[in-house]
Amino acid sequence: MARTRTFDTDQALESAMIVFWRKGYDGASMTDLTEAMDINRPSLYAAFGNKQELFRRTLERYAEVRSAYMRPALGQPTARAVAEHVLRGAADLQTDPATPAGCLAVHSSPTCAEDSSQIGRALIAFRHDGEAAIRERFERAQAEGDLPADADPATLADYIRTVVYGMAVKAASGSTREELERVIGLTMRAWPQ
Amino acid sequence: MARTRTFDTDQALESAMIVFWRKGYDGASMTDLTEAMDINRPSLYAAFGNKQELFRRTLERYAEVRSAYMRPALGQPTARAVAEHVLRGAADLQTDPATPAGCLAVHSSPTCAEDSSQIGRALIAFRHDGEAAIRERFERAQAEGDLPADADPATLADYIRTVVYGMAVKAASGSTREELERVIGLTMRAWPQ
DNA sequence: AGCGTTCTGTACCGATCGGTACTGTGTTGA
DNA sequence: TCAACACAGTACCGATCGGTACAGAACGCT
Repeated sequence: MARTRTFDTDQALESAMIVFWRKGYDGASMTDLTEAMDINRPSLYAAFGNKQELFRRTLERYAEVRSAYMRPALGQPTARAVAEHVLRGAADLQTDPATPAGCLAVHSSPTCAEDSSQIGRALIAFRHDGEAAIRERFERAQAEGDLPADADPATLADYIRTVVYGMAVKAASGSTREELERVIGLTMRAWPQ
Repeated sequence: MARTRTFDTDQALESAMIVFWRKGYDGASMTDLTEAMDINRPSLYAAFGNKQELFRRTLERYAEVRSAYMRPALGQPTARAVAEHVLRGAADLQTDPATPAGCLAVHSSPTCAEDSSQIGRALIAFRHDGEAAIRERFERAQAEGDLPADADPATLADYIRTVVYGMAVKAASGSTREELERVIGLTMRAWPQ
């Protein structure tokens, strides 16, 4: 009952995500956010609580929508194909002209491990989740005989994610999709067998 | 003549660097900085101009002092040894318990390429300088026959720096030196020959 | 000694920060 | 038809931001 909301929550979240992505958590002011979301402040606070909570929702959306490439990538038949699809999906996302360069989870907050901020911990948890998904997929690959017995799935997953994060930094510095593709080609030369 | 400065400029810069490193450019307030540097605001402004200029000086010091490992690394006799020393030097720096985890140039500002801020451009220039130094060293290595003719020095340099940046992100998430060492071992498996 | 200069320290500036009280407005259910 | 309710919008809150005016203190030069 009562008056209905005149804006779409998902669309507002999408706009907020772009702002956080481009300016970082600290750099994005509530004025920046409300202008981009095209709603006013009380509406934002009523719908999302506060800035931290809005960012948390934004990060959730990023994981679901922007990191969606991870699902088909993890479904590839071989560990090698998984690695290639993860790297290419990340490079596509990081250089997509429709969104800011780089990765929200890498650039949005400089406050890190030692810091007690909820933002920093949420970002670290987000990255750990991604790493764990790849590691588990590689462990399965090893069990299936798809990876040599002497390979270390955890290290392989760390390696892939390290390149993903590094590409995010390079994309934010202006690297092109083609440059990242060459790095991916070199990265895969380290693959077992 | 006249009254002499009671604090050491280099020491104050070092303290400021730690604050920027840990909190980022936006996250570091002038109060944080003056407290860490143990000077008061007018002294800071008289000595360094303003916050941007202080950060620029801080970045210069980081390049000279913290990135000093690059000089001996680039002086190694083979391209392969150069790559290994760059990676190990970066991993040492990023996990040094005496300084914040990660890399100042990667974490201190989320505002990036498309942004017009001087901070962002200074950081990108800093990273480009590091990449250029490695690329030029690899080009020399190829001219000396130390790298195969079909190898691309620019891509090899991009690859090494990508891993360096990626390790910085992982170090900031809590990765240990040992974990980074395993990633380095895998990284070098992609090396030509 | 006395002066000019350059530092230190307090106290403050306008602007902007994240967050909210309050009034007005549109929609629903009875 | 009208009261109840949840929204939109204005206008504002105290706190903190980067930056500075001004007065007092320490030093070098003559």
